[in-house]
Amino acid sequence: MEDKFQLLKQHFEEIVSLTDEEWNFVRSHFEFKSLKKHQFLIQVGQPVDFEYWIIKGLVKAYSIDEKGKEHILQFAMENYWVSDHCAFQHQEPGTIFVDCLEDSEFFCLSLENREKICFEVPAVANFFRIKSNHGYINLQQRILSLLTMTAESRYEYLLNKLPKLIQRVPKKLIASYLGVSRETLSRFNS
Amino acid sequence: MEDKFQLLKQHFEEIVSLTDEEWNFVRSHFEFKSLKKHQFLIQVGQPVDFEYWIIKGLVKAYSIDEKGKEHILQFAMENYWVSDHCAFQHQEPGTIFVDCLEDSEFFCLSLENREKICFEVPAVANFFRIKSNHGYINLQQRILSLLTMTAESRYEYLLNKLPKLIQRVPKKLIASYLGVSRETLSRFNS
DNA sequence: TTTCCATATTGATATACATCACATTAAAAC
DNA sequence: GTTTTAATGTGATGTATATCAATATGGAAA
Repeated sequence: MEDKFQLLKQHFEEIVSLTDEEWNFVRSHFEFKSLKKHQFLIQVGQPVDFEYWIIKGLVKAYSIDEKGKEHILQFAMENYWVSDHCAFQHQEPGTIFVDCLEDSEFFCLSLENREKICFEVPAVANFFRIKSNHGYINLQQRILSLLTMTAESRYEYLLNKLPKLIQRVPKKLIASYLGVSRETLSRFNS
Repeated sequence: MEDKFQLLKQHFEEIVSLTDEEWNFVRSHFEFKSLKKHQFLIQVGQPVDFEYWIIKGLVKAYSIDEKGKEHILQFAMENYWVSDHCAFQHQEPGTIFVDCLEDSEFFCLSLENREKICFEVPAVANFFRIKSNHGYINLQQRILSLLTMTAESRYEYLLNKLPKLIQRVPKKLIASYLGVSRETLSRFNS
């Protein structure tokens, strides 16, 4: 477990510096969780008690439409944060599913604990501020790609941007992430 | 000018508390700017020196594709923050345009000043953290709407969510924001 | 190994939406 | 107030992508 916490510490220290005392305070606010492939981290209608930092593994965050079709909002792997941020923030029942594509391990942070460490340790507030800003920028670029690019160029773009991800994820899920049917995706490029 | 700063102060205090001393420190890091309709706040290829808080007015942030077609990333009005966040964050040349749909006024915050007030005043770090988080959640919902909904339901959704905006913005711009042609939009609903 | 279920491919057809062209109306600019 | 420009609406046609259907492939489980 100590080595897992070291990974989390490194993750913080890529962006801000923490004293030993601050780090010990911060780490005491996380819980560990481990799930097998196919198990759910978050489900529609269920409480969303945590934000999760992924130590190891891979998950997908998605919603299901009226026709039963799956739409992938995010893939998240090692070093990524994932949750139903909207439901988490407002402490409401989940609006999306998050489940494991591989056996995975997480550090879990409750809303109460997040606010506690942010207001107690300014560096942590800045860490989350900067992280959140990066996330915002990424989502803006994804929106632009949905508005400006064809499905095929979005696919090429993703192949370049996250080649490792493609190898860990079935193509039908990539299709669902790109907003295209799996049949159409399979007719691209080759 | 004092009344404009009061508006900004209220904006901060909707989320965090600031002592008088903190507020005076914070406000001294903003510059005022005023633009007429059709003038540019940000242009592709130009330096992006600031993030802007809108005191009054309305702007659109958009990119132009190879065919000269405009794709709207964001509308921003009173109380909104706007910039080319990506270029601003990395201090690189602009990648999008932002221009005024109405005469507008702004408070401008440089990257250096933003980091200064965030690291000097923890409440400000928390303010931007929470703001950024809300922005992230909004963008996630927009992505889901692009993935799951038809152009027509995205339009209905927007009509409900931001009715005031629709009245201030020509429909062809709404179309461009929704990712649909103006001709198609004009055939919807009525 | 053999069975089984998820995944991927390929063809035929349907459809939402884009594009082009032109008419109409409303709002700026002079 | 007249002219000019921008915005909107409507028909005809084209195209990217969805959907339906059938088959093929591959990895997991018994």
